[in-house]
Amino acid sequence: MATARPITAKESLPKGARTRESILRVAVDLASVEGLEGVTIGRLADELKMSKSGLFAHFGSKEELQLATVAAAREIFTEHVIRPALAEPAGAPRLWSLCLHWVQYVEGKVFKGGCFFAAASFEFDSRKGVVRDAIATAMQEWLGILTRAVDGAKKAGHLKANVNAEQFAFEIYSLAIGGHWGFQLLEDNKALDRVRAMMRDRIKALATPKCPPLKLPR
Amino acid sequence: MATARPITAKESLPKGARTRESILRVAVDLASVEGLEGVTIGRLADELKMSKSGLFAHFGSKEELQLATVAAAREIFTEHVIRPALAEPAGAPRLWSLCLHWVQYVEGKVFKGGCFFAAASFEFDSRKGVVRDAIATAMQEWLGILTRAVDGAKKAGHLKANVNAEQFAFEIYSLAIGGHWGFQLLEDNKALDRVRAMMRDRIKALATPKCPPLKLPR
DNA sequence: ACGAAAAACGAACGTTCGTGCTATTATTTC
DNA sequence: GAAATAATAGCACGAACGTTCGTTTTTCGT
Repeated sequence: MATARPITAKESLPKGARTRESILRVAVDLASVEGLEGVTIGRLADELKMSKSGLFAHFGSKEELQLATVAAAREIFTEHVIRPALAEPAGAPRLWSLCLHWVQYVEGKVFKGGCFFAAASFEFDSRKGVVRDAIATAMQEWLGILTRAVDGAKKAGHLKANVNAEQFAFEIYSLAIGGHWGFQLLEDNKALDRVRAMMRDRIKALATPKCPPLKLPR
Repeated sequence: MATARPITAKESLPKGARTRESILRVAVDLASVEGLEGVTIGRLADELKMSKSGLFAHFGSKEELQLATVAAAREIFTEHVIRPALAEPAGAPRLWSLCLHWVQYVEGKVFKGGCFFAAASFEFDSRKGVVRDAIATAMQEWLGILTRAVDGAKKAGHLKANVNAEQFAFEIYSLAIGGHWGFQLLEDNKALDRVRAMMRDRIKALATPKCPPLKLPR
């Protein structure tokens, strides 16, 4: 009388992998609050009610744990920001969707302490080593996705042809980081609303008449 | 045969205060690289070749050391960014000077690991306590200075009357943080040059014909 | 130059850090 | 269900953490 009901992909994973996932889910949240260096093995073990050594065995070293945490954060980021936006058609709608989903991902506290990568970026930005490299690579890729979205909007004729895609992607993400700063540090609850409006203004300023309308939520 | 030559203000300070200053000078540099939480008493003592307990006595607690470090960083920031810019006449020149000095202060590695406050902002942005509050207050004040500079430029007739000063100050600082991110994390050596150009473009886009020219360095 | 006050030191405290081991459970596989 | 394997726990380690305390050295006002 076993395996009567269908089992989900997650449940079918071997025990070890399931534990590993739950560890990393806690780790990314903790890291977004206390920093990646602040994610301590003992602290994690307490939170998950398991032994330090048992938890440790999943990774073998603190550095491996940090790398796994970055990778896990990346997946969550992809799931909440990139994947839903890529469902939109290429052009201004997709670019705008990336903006909206990024802001929503911060606002909705997908990570307990705001964007994992915002924290990790500034924590590791003047260090050396594989962890820093992993963070930098993830951010390069994110900037690349934004850049391609801008480029796609140009190719769709939604943005003027003379727009510098790299530069505009950078500008948009700068506003995003700034909004994060205002929202998290200054506790300005209107910061993210303002950032949405500013992003839209900037896109509209560079848009052609062909550009479809960009709707603000709510 | 003593005190023949004139003594500087720094040298005339009592011994304790002089040591305290040298500790904090190392602390801010260390914090800009390793984070404020990473500034450890033992590490600081090593760096300064003094005993942990001797160093510790200057502050009484780690939290007091952190508060003193924030205050020291604030003074250095003021000295390198705010004070020189306030020498410029109110209006677009002063606003532009704030931008240029901020970028130069990052580029010139006034702190070893980039801007102390950029690091501290994202390190403490989801914590509680007096250290976080000190950082937030410093940043509020900095944003206020930027906002007043924008407002001054409006009053001088250099910026259009319909410019939202708070919002534009926020936009400028967002570009600054973004530039820091590109320069420090992505190791993009052109990032700060681009940010200078983008700041200038944004100011010019909102400028009146009365606005004096904004010169890029070099 | 001397005595008081301030500063720096050395050793030790209880914790927590990351990381090994060995033993003991759970979970798979046949 | 037994054998093989994987996962977890327990314990110990050396190092570093923030902090305290008593002692020694240095500085400074007189």
